[in-house]
Amino acid sequence: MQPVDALIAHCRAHGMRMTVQRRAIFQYLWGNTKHPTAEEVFQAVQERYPGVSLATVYNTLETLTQMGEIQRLDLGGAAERFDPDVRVHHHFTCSGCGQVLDYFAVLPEDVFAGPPGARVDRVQLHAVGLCADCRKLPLPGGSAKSANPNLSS
Amino acid sequence: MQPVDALIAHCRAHGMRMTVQRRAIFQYLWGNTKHPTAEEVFQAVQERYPGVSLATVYNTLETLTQMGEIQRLDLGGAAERFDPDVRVHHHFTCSGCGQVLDYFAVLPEDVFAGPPGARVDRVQLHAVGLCADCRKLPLPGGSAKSANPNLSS
DNA sequence: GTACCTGCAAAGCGTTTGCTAATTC
DNA sequence: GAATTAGCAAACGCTTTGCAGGTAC
Repeated sequence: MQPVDALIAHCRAHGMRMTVQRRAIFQYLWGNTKHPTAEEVFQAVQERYPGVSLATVYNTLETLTQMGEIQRLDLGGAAERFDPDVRVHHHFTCSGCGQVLDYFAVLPEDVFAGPPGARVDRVQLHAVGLCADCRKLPLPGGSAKSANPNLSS
Repeated sequence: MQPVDALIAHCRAHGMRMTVQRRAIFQYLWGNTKHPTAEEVFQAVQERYPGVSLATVYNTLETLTQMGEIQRLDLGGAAERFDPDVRVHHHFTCSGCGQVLDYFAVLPEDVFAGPPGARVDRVQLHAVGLCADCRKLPLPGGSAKSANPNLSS
């Protein structure tokens, strides 16, 4: 996502109207590395503009996604998350604290080949585990082998 | 997922009751490579057992997931999908026809390292594009450069 | 002034849950 | 016979939509 001022200019140039709500959403997202959900964006913006509605947040996030300024992440869990970093990178969800971290790794060619005969347009890699902080804590799972506590056998 | 008979024996050995509904769900899932949603499982089972309820399907799928017999896939889109193949493999969603295909590729070590200091338990790789069949069709997107129409400028 | 946008509320969808009755062991 | 499980229906969370009024240009 480009800096707020540049983004505003870009929006205007494309005929979009710049409302205070949109400006606030842009400012919240700019440089944000927390991969917020729509709900989190809503709450943050609401602190400054109590009148803002969730529908407006969704509308703006959708518009930004279509403009290619942010990307939508489907990392499991109920809600979608939004990332102002549109570079190709991967995501890690900590099963302890729930935070989502970025990370970078180069994928081999055959990943981009996909199934025989197919054409791959987009690849999303999602890892789940425990972040550095949560590993230090003596919490359940902190030293367990796996984050999947569900194996009954 | 193990063969139906073995799975039934395994369930019984763990004190689970084998109802006709569960048996039908097991049979539908065994060898199924279509990555069905809960709704699709429900409809398939309903053809033979009209009395079955969606809640039962969800319950059984949840139980199988906890047993490690199937895996839950979150591939975007509204509904979760379920895969009786629990080996580590990747998934490809065709943006033309919507089908989900399996594919295999070896990932480099650093993918499993995750962010600095973290411990990775699970990695899911999801590709989106056009499958071999859809590439042959003269449909919109069939010859386009990318399925990501979101880059405006 | 005009068209787009906001805010509100309700509907939509997939999923989960609570309770009673049926079924498995 | 005892206890788990199915069925039904309603509730839930996230997202989308319809409409009337407001606001940027």
